[in-house]
Formats: sequence, structure tokens, C-alpha cells
Amino acid sequence: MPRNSAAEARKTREAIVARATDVASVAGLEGVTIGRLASDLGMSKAGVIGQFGSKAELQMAALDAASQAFVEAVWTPAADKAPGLPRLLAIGDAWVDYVARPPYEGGCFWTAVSTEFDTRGGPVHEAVRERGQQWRKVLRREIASTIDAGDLPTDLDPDQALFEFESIPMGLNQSIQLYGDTRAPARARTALRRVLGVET
Amino acid sequence: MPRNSAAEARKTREAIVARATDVASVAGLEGVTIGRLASDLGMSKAGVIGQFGSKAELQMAALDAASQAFVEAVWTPAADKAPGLPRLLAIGDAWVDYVARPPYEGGCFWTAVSTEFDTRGGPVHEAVRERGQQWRKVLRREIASTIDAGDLPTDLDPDQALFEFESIPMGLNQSIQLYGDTRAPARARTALRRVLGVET
DNA sequence: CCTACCGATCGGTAGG
DNA sequence: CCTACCGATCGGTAGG
Repeated sequence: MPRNSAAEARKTREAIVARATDVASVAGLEGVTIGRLASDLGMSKAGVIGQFGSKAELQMAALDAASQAFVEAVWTPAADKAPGLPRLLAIGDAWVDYVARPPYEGGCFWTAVSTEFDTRGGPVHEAVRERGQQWRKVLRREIASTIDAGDLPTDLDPDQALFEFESIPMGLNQSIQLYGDTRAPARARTALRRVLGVET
Repeated sequence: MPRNSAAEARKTREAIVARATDVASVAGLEGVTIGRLASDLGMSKAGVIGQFGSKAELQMAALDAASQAFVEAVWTPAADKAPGLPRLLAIGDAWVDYVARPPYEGGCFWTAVSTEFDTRGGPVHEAVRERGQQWRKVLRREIASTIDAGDLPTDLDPDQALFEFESIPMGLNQSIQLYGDTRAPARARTALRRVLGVET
């Protein structure tokens, strides 16, 4: 039984998850080890794992937290905009900002984790896949309603645009993290507009 | 001293490296463990690590092998083509084929390893970065000479085109490996042509 | 949330 | 390229 109150336990849990997302952005979700979190946080291993039960549950909690932070940073600000091109570009630009100035040590959490788990089985793989597909559906809907609004070329294929749109933040993350290319964010913004067939 | 001849030692080394690249495509280069390779290959751990000296050297050897295989699959066939658009499109299409039907269990080795090591220090990070930059230079040169040949719109910015061109195989790998999207290769081919401003 | 502990596996080495 | 071994760390548990 914990000696701390429920409120203190929740704060501890949040600190563990915050550290886990940071470590995962650098070393991947498999690189998040209970011993390392314990050492980083000045806790015992039993204290770290106690609230989660298993490493897989801790990984899921980190994935949940990072997904929520992503949506808040990229989708929530755009939700205020009018549906159509203004909202779609707001999403794209916020996404570029998020990848260019990520809240984690190792850059975009999602890029790190989605490539890490793309070909592995198990519950974390399924969770990553589901989160990604949810986001894809959101983007697909925004692109389709932008076409409906008459804001995009009528011959634009929404699935083709979605494929290209999604690829850009991945290329951006590599340009920044691997090559340190400071001009990449501007190129990504230009690329998003080219994909949509709108003027820069 | 090994009991085997030099030729046998070389064959053993090749088998170790081949298994290592396969494992790395799924579990990353850190997921390549000496014990697992030994078990997969029916060898002792000392036998696996003996020819390399350290895990980092084994990782480097796997990286070298995968880089060589990539160049042979993507660049070598295109080298026969005329410089300009035919060669550039041959590179792009071979790249799409390579990502769509990769010779490794876990899909594109490069995508897995470059995101794994993008924000870590150390010799493997440096090697990944150098290999990537070499390939970028090759692509940059092909794009520039295609513009010089008059095969592309004169207002095309080669660095912008390079950024977009490179992003596509990354998006393709995710669409295939994470989402199992069988229409993604065709979309990637279309995207490469759109990036270059040529008709489909 | 701690101490103390478990079996398994990690990278690597000595010696043949 | 093998056996036998090293200290360190892994995820996790018992008991408080």
C-alpha cells in the first residue's frame, strides 16, 4: 500500500510518464527502462513500476500522454479556424512548429515510436497503429472538407494529398534531427502548400 | 585463433552480418544482441563477437552492408540511364520498389536505423549521418543536372525538390509497414512526379 | 513507495 | 570458433 495520498501518487505518476516520454523520444519506447527512470527520478524501481504493473503499461501511458500533447499542440489551435483551407494550413503549420520545436529531448516522439514499432506485434504496436489511424482520419476529413469548400483544385485526390501531406513532417524531422538543417521548417511549409496546390 | 580457414571465417562473418541487418530492420541496431544472433545462427556468443571485437563494430558492419545493398538496388540500375529526368525517375522508382519490397524482415533498414540514431551521439550516429549525407549529395546532384538538362521547370528550387523527394520514401515506408496500405507505392510514384513538376 | 531479492540476459573476456 | 565465466542491468515480485 502506498504511503502517499492519492494526489501525491498522481503527481508521481505524471513525473514518471513525463520522464518516460522524454527518454522514449531519444531511445525509443524499448529504451525506457524501469531502472533508468528510477535513477533519473530518485526513486526505487518498485516505486516506478508499481503504479503501472508492467513495462508495457508504462509504455502505453507514455504513448497516451504524447498523443494527447500532440493533439493539443497541432489540432486544438486549428479547431478555432474556419473549416477549409485556413484550418488545414493551421494544422500543417502547427505540425511543422511542433516537429521543429518539440517538447521532448529527442525530437518528435511519434516519428521515433512509429518506426520502432511498425513491424513488431503486441499491444504497443496496436496502440501506435490505432493512434496513427485516428490522426489520419482527422486529416483525411479536413482535406476532404477543404475540397468541398472549393478551396482546393477540384482535381486534387484527397488520398494522394493525405499521403504527401503526412510524409512532409517525417522528412522534416529527419532533416532537423539527423542533419541539423535549419532551413527545413521553411521548406516543409512550402511543401505543404505545394501538396495542396495553393500559392506560397 | 580460429580453427576455420580464412574463407570459412569470411562466410561466417557474412552470415552474422546478414542476420544482423534483418534483426535491425525489425528491432533496430540496438535490438541486435550478440546472444540472439548466436542463438539464431547456432553459434556461441564469443564466435559471433570474435570477428568484430565489439557490438558497435558489428553495428557498423551491418550499416555498411545495408548501405551497399541500398546503393546497388536504387542507384546502380539507374546509372545506365541518360543523365536528367530518365535517370532521376529511375532512381525514384527503384527507391519506391525497394521500400515496397525490402530485402529485410522489418522493411526499410534505413528508416528504422536513421530514426533510432538521429539524436544519439557516438560512432554509429556519425556513420548513419555520413551515409545519409552522401546519398543526399548524390540526389542533389541528379536533381541539379536534370534542371540543367532542361527536363524540369526552370523555377524549381533543387533544395526544395530534394527535401520533398526524400520525404516520400519515408511516408511510403510508414504507410506500408504501419498501416499495410497497398496503394501507397502507386501514390509514392505519383508524388515523386508531382514534386518534380512532371506529368504522370 | 521502500528494501531486498529473483532468474534471465546484456556485452564482453580468458584461455584454449 | 568453443567453454566457461565476469559484473551489470533487465523486468518484475514479496513483503512491509
